[in-house]
Amino acid sequence: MGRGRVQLKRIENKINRQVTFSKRRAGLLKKAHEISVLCDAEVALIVFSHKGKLFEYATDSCMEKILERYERYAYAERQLVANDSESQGNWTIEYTRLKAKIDLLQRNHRHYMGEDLGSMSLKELQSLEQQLDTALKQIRTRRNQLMYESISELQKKEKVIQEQNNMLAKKIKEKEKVAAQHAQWEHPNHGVNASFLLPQPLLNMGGNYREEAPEVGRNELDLTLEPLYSCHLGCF
Amino acid sequence: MGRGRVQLKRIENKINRQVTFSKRRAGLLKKAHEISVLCDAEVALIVFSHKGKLFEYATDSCMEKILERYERYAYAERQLVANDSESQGNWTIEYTRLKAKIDLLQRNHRHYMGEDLGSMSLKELQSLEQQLDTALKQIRTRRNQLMYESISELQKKEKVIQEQNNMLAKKIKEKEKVAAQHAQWEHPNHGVNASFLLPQPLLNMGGNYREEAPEVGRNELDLTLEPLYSCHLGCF
DNA sequence: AACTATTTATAAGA
DNA sequence: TTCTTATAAATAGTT
Repeated sequence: MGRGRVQLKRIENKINRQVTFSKRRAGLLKKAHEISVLCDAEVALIVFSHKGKLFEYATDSCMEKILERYERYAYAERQLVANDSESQGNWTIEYTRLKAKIDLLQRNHRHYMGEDLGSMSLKELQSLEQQLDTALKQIRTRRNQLMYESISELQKKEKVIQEQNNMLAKKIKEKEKVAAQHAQWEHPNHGVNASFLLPQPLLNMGGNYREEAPEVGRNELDLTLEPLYSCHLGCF
Repeated sequence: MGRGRVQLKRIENKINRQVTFSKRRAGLLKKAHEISVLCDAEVALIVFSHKGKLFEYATDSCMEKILERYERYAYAERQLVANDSESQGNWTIEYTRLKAKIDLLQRNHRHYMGEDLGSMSLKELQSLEQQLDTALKQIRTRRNQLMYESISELQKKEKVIQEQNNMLAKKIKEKEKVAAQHAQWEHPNHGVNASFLLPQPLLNMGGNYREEAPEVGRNELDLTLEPLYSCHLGCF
């Protein structure tokens, strides 16, 4: 649906991917809502963007209810695989057991949050400390990895842009030279003034990236409008 | 999309609704898959038909992982709502709910252990790191406090015992003196042997503390039962 | 964010 | 259900 056929593979251009994600996400949520209303179905849709942002739709805004229903289904299926003893077992016992497990996990969690330490022995504290220390190291390693990846991606981009920049500067110098020659041939007295045509703003582009092809195209066209262009840039 | 414009309301004709459901369901699943691949997003889609039949799609066929991630997001909010209205519900639902809660806690716990970090975004990782760091500081503070308490208690005990020790030593010296005098008076040759009465173990206790009241009580009582009691301990 | 040329999805009919 | 087809919708690339 659109001007080109779409390949079912990851869109590598980041901007493009982000835009497509926005559009298709809206479409998907809309369609989820439509089938829900038209066909009286119960729909839950969860979408995490590449960056980890959450988007969701749920019939009647009741995500939990639907997820619970889903869990019940999935659970029932799992029962077929690993069945028997549980179904006849007393629910009350099972309930108590689960409750106890939750209590334990929550107490544990509080300890991992540095809360409720009063009841812990020195030995327990030391063990907990060591475990958290290890975890923290792993988390930092993972975080650093992510950041390094991000940095090297940026560096790659910078390099490409710098190259573009150099190329453009070279092109302009050549044009300038040609222009100077023409001027000398036709109006020998004004040739020296041609140097003002060198577009200063361009020299900054490497460190001041404002992206994409249309911009580059404009720079090429602007050669004759230089004074105006400088003024225009000043307004940003 | 089709031969007529569509009204966003329940399709009353049953056959029609069923057909539309079939078609739109296929479309929805397809689009969910597409956005997942094209935009590198994580998508979970759950659809229950009007009759209760389940259809689902999940990126990488890993529904549970995505639902877990979702639960992690929604956790804090849900805690406030679904907290105390627990008791009246159906046992099966309750059971499923508890199961889900346990899953969530365990997942959380794995993150606190530095495991399963692959699914976390940079932002999430940073938040987790900060939380662990805070927790670790609290734990270390508490541990230090306990150690200081323990040390000062030991020092107090050491002091008391040292005083007892000194007192006993003094008493023995006095007795020795008296005995020597008596010996000189009655059996002048045996007076020097009385020194074996000085209780050697006591001299070490300050630096070799093995703690607590019952233990101390035993030391006092055991003087006459020593051999038997040692044998008994060996059986544990 | 708005605009279109196209592709897709799908409602109705067979 | 499935196929076909006319048409509505969605959306990719562009401005």
